[in-house]
Amino acid sequence: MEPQDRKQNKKSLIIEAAARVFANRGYNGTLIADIATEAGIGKGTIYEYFPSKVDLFFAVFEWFVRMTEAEAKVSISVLGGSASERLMALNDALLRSWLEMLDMYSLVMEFWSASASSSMRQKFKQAFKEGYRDFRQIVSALIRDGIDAGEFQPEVDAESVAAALVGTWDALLLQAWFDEGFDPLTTARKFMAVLISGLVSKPRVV
Amino acid sequence: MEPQDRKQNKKSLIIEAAARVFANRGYNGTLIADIATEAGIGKGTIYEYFPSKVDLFFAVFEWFVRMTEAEAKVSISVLGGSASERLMALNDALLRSWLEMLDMYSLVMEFWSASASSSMRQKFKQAFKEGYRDFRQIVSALIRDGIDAGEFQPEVDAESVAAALVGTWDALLLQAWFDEGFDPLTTARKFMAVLISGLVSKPRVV
Amino acid sequence: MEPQDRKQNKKSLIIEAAARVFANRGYNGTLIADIATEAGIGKGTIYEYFPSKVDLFFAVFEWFVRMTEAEAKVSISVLGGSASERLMALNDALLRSWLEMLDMYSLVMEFWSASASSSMRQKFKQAFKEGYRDFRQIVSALIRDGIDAGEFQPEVDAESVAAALVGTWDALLLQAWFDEGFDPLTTARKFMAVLISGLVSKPRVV
Amino acid sequence: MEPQDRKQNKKSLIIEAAARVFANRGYNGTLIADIATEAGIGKGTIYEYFPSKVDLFFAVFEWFVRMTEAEAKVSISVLGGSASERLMALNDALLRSWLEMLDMYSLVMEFWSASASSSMRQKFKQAFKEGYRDFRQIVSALIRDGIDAGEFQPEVDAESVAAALVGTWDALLLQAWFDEGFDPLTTARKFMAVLISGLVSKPRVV
DNA sequence: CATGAATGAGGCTTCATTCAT
DNA sequence: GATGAATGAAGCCTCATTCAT
Repeated sequence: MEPQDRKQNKKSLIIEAAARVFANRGYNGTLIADIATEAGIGKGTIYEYFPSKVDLFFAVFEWFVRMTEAEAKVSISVLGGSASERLMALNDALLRSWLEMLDMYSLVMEFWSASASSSMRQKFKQAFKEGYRDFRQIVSALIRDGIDAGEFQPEVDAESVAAALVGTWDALLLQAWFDEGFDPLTTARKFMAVLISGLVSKPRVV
Repeated sequence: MEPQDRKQNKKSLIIEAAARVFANRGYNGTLIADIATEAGIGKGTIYEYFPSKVDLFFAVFEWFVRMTEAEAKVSISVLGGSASERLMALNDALLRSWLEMLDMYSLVMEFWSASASSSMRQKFKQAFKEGYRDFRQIVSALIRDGIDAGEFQPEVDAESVAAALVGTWDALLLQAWFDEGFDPLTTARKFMAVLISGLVSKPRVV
Repeated sequence: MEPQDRKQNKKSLIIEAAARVFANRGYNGTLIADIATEAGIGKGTIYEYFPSKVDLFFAVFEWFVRMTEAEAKVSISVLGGSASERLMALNDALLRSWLEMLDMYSLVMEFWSASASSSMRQKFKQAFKEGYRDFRQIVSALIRDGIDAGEFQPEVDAESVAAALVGTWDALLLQAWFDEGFDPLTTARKFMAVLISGLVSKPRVV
Repeated sequence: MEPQDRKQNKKSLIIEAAARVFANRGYNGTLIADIATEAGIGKGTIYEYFPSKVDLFFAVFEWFVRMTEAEAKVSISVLGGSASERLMALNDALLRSWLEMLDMYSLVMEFWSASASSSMRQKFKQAFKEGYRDFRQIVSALIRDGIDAGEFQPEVDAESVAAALVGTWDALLLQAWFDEGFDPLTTARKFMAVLISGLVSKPRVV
């Protein structure tokens, strides 16, 4: 193996160990020593790869974003059928993949909290802003497809529905995280049925 | 004024000062000294009213929940008209009242983060679980009213739509917090138009 | 006692404890904990009075400079007699007062070393430069008095002799610090006899 | 080249690289890694030649002493003329050779500081003590020559004047190091004129 | 021989909490 | 009651040294 690769592997090893510990104990509850132990390496070694605790935390964030983005893209790429079907399929794929790692969901909360007040708030805020924007665009493109195909009503504001939808998925997972008895997948499917019905039928002005 | 009341007033003074500082600097970025300064009192005095920093933080949480619940209840109590109109009015009232205190939104993130990893995670998680459940019930009651009145389709799953809707509001505010250019109120209104249209028309099975 | 005074007293207490420990173990060999123990206070207390270890070290430096300057001024103020007598008396007074605190001499070396490479090198260098300049001026004024009074030869360069003399005293103490058997006072007196003789008699051009 | 020599060359390479880095950053500010980089070798290699950082530092000290002693001896060996002339020539030669490497002067301060507090203080102190003694003897021999030749007054205490003179040179360089505007050579020459005049004329008892 | 990745003891600094005034 | 000076446990990070390659 090339030394470059070896270095990358170790970096990943540390990031993934850190992700697990941060998810369990939160940023401030996590000791560098805990991460080292989890990674099976020495405390000092972490500093060979990351200049500081916050930097490692941000690296975990970037890794997490890359990972979930990759999954989202995979979900979308395999979609076929009508716009309604694709929307529902996306709903299912996203929730399922997130539910598989619900124990990592607390990481998301740590990231939110970091954007609110950590010393790296600007970096985090920026990344979240861009992440949400990208995701909104993917979903709104899907909805516009439906409008263009005559499947959805032309009065529908694709951007707004996309923004709300993206948020809804996020927030359903949040509720699931708080409440073990809450079933976000079923809830989302029933909600999507209503929403898609609204997309298809002419919206009424209230 | 009774001594009891005086004590309560000081407690509130501290809680509100703490809320402002926690909102700006986050839980871990906040020093007890900062709160004392903000409240215009001595550091030691805080310990006369709260046994520890986490306890004060939890008191801020409880105050925040009480405050927002009160606002939500006020919003709902004044609603009149059709179910659709009441839903849209609730949407407007909620978002407007939250937007007025968007600078406090980071507090919500701190609370989420605390439920993920603080030493009081169970208390926070429990409170969030109950808060979400209560709010879902209020909204689902409203939707059921619409179904019962024949305004909304009987196939609609009121619980699921309510859960999703509650999440959508949360998440739109979150996006607004990240992105100054994002207008959650307009977005929400356009989204609600579609959703209400779905509630009214017969949902299609995908 | 006024709180201001109390604060100053504690500061002095810490500075003097620090001076002793720095003198014994050097800057890097000294732990903040050592200083706290020597001062009979808690480790954290030091940080109530000084923002960091270097700052405390610099405060010790300033204290040391003030202290030795004060002694030098006292020495000079009490001088009387001819310029030669005053020069010799200054020699005696300075060496005697320094010999009394020869165990503190290692502090001077720490200060030199700090000016050579610490993060505060500029502050130290500047202070040394000014300290030497002030002292040279005092001594050269004394020599100029001798010249003006016709006691010393007019060809004498008062500035140069002063600069050398100031250095000589410094360096004799240094040698004494290295070599317990070296008697700087006697050495200096015998040297001064020769130098004063040179000041009095017409200098030969070599 | 013999392997012995090759080893010696590398040792010298490391010592001289270390001297430059120690001079710039001080003992404690210097990382072994810095020295390795300066020497263009790997960090581990240094430990093939020196058992520890202090040992390397002491090796630098010994190298420095050898180097400056060699220069001093060269200076003295070429002297001719009267004792006064030789003294003045020695003054010039020493100051000139030191001024050429004034940027290394901070090393001397590091050595002083090390004798005050490092773990090798005894070794350093001993070496300094001997170094000063040797140098004093060289200078006092020169002065005794002048006395024996009838050029200097017999009452002169050669040892004392030598000790002071050695110190003066040290201290003038120190002042030059602190103050870029200070000219130690001119200062020293003017001072020497007075001193030599004192050596030649009968000293007055003060 | 040479290397540099890995290590962990050690030290500075922070800050919630205490308690004498 | 109110205060803020004092405290020391705790944690991040540094860096001399080791050792497998």
